[in-house]
Amino acid sequence: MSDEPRDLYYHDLFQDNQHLASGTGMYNQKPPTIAGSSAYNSQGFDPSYMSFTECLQGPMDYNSLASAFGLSPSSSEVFSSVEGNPKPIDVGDLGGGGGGGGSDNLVTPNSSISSSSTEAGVEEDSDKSKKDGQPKETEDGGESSKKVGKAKKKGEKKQREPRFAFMTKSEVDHLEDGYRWRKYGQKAVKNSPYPRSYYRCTTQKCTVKKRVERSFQDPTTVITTYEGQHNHPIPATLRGNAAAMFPPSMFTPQIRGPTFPQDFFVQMPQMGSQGGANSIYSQNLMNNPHQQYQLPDYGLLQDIIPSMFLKQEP
DNA sequence: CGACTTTGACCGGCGC
DNA sequence: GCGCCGGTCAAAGTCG
Repeated sequence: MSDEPRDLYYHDLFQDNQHLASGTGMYNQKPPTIAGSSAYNSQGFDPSYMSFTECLQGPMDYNSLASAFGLSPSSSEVFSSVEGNPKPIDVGDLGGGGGGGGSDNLVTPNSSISSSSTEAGVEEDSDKSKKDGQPKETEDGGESSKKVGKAKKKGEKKQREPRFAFMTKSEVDHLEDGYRWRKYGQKAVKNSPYPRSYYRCTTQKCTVKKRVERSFQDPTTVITTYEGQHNHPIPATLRGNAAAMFPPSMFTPQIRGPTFPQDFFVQMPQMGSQGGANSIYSQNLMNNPHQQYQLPDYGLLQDIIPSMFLKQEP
């Protein structure tokens, strides 16, 4: 399984919206000079990039972008098309796809990379063997009530929430996105010296999770994977914090022309590419950290992305 | 003292 | 069936 590149993000809407790409050719464009793009190529990423600016300033309007993200324009059925999609939405596997060798994620979509760098794996294995070889039995007097929450019926596969993955050029692993997150785990990533962190939204009844890892090929790139949909607005208290990191204008759709603090990548499936092919579609949103970008009227990135996970309560 | 992080252990899925 | 592996739990530690 590890030989086959996996879809970072799969969404039928991409097929539905293929006219967007075929009509404009934007998805077929070669990117402009992109810092670090070679790393993505070497990772097996599709070399078709476009800048987020191009995307936003191009013919794609908010609805198109929303559709590209899997949003319905109304945003009240954010993932309805996903849920109704009979095809496997395997974004959930980008971080490993569950156990069983599904360990290849977007960090290692390329088998040659997987086979060529094993240092992290070795470390992890030794660590694991240490742990697995010495099962600790003393804590609860042998009672394994620790994992009661994970109990589920036999044969009932846990349903994965739809996921979105973003690649962000940043020195900070955990990027502020306006929501409150609690870290609940960290794991060594196979074939990578960088660990993967697991976060959960701290808001009650919100089941959204977030996974953050750093690309071992391009350590300046942070890969953030969101899973699920927020059922609440962004905490007001955090808007300020986020605004401290991101320009305030990013949170006010009325204001245009923010300066993004870092390159921002959005990974999406490549148009027309499916099946065994590497369907990863990377967009380079910002090539130059210091460059100013004009965002169109339909909102700013930071408004778009959180809204992707906002689901109205029934 | 509450919220959050760290970290070792465990669970379950999957491939062999 | 076994082992690997990603994901999660939860106790302990840290921080403000």
